[in-house]
Amino acid sequence: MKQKITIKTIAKELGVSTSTVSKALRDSHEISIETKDRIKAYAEHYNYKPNSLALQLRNQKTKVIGVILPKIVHHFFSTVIKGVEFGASEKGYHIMVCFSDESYKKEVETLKVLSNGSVDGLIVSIANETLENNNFDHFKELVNEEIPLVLFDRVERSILCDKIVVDDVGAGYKATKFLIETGCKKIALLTTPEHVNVGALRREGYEKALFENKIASNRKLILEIDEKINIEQQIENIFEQDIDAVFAVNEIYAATAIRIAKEKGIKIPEEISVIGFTDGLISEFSSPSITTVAQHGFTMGKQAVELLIERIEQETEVYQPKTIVISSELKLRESTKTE
Amino acid sequence: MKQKITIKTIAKELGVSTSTVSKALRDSHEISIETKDRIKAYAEHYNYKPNSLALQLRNQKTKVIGVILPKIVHHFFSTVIKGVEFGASEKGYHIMVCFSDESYKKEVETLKVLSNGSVDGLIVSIANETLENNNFDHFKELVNEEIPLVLFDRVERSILCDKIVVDDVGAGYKATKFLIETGCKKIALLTTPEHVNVGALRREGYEKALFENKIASNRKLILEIDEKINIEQQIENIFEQDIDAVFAVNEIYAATAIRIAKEKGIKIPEEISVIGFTDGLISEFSSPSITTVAQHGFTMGKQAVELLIERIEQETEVYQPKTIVISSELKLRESTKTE
DNA sequence: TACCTCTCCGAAAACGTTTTCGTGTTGACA
DNA sequence: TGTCAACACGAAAACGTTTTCGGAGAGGTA
Repeated sequence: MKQKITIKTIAKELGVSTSTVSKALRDSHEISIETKDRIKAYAEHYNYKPNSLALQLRNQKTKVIGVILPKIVHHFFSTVIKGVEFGASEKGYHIMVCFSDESYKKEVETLKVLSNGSVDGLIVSIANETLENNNFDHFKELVNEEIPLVLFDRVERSILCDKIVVDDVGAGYKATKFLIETGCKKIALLTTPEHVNVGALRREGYEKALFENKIASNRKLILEIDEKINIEQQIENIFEQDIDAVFAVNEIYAATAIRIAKEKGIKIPEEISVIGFTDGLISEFSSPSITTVAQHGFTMGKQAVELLIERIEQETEVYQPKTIVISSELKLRESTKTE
Repeated sequence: MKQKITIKTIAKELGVSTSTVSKALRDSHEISIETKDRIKAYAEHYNYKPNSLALQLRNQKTKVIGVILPKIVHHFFSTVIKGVEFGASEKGYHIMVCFSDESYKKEVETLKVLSNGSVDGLIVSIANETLENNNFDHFKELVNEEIPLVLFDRVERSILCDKIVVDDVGAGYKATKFLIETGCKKIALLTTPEHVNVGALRREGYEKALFENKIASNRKLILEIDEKINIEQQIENIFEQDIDAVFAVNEIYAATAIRIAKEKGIKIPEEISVIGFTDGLISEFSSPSITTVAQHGFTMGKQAVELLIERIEQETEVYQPKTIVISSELKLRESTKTE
């Protein structure tokens, strides 16, 4: 790379000290108009840009926020990133994006390298493997070092930090209740294994709605999908049961269920209603288009980064970790009956 | 944030100099075993992490790569990011992701802040507005400053830097040829306005295939879609023409065409074949699923970052800008006839 | 003449590292 | 006893900024 022009070079060329150059460029009253003009003209001409590393080192802050996601090729997470970037750039911050690929090991490593001073704070959604392992020491250490941290979506209670979550219980409840209100009684649930806590919470809402409507929860209608093996086959099994609705905790499961139903000649929504989660493009372009619980990823990302920056910039030492709950909403489309 | 432990504090606590601490931690032979052990034990115990900013300033490199994308909530671009991150982390680099939101102004600003030393190099896909304006001075200035730059997908010939592109002409040709071979003769093209060069290139391939097969290109069958106004309405117009196939330059257009066709009771692929671009989830989960030109975003991202790092780390001054062409392939699904 | 007050600028420290060079101590050897 | 090498460590510079403090010179006032 070309030799960068620095304050030093300007100082040398113009026969003044670096302090004078620095002050002149910041328009200090200590410097005479003529000197300022000379220096500014020179800087302009040679396209001087202050070295951000030097500034970061001196100011002890980077104006960078680290974001660690389990994955990126995913509508919800990419929407969150968009929200984070939007909120960050509004406040003059940049984002550094890394991925854990759902791996515990990679999450630990990434957390370590990002906490060495290259970012002012972190926004993280926990990897699946970590949730399975149930080992959150790496996060606790971070909290211990008092590095600002905001968890979102996939969070963990025992980590004492700010959190942004979807109202998963409420969402599960809302979706299930809607199905019941439109006449469904035998509602299958396509969910994740227990350790993925958002899945568990959505299930809780599902059960709550059933209970309130005096419908017995049937273990056979609940399918915990193991993503390590063929998803289609697992979902196909649910159609062996006598069902009139499917509630899936993400849009892939919902779209797959619809495809299988269509193959079997089952009419949607006449014979079976389907509701998914995550309001992505699949739900929009699938046919029939899918009624979903919209998660407001953009809002989550924006709120997360705003909370984080507030934490970074506040001076006071004592603080209570906050948890912000983003309410979700049902987006009605063609895969459910109208009331 | 808590007071970080530095080499200085260790030195003071242990009554040695900072040089000794630094050398001990790097296991230098200049330091006696006992001193090394003392220092290492202390560092370990207090969880010392070298400050990366200081290192970056000293080494004059950040090990960070800036990535500027027009948008993120988009299958192709998020796949590219994944590829970039993969390639980067393999070589010990991190990525800083920013968005231009297709805006010229934001692109210029982002380019400016990232080129102040916070990244070692840049990977960019040009914003639509910039392509319209036809103003690439901000990129040329970057090249002038000899900041390593790799453009991908949406590139511009006059910028002298490395580039990674899809074989857009070939892809358009391949798709069109396939349609012709499966018996289609009246092939509509859903594309973007001329200034988006990838659209223009795909069209070139389309026309080439028509020409080779002695089919006259019909201006009425080519629809340049203006994304600023209602897309569905525009696409609907194409069905006024007598057509037996649709070739769309992205998957949204293709999925929309299919939806409209279905509404009109047109059978796919029996009456009309459809091919899209970008092999995303929509194509996979749409019904019928859509035959697409797969762009290999992951490969593009990975190649881009590898090329960039090569450029960053090579010492020699002279170099010829390279252009790598990633070949695309047709992924056959249900929306086209079998031969 | 002595003193004071501006105006304008430079020296130096600080941020946290690494690295080059120098130096004091020890022991071996002639 | 004098010389030399090996060993173990420290001082200082460098990366590029900002900021505090001090000071030289000019001009005014008593």
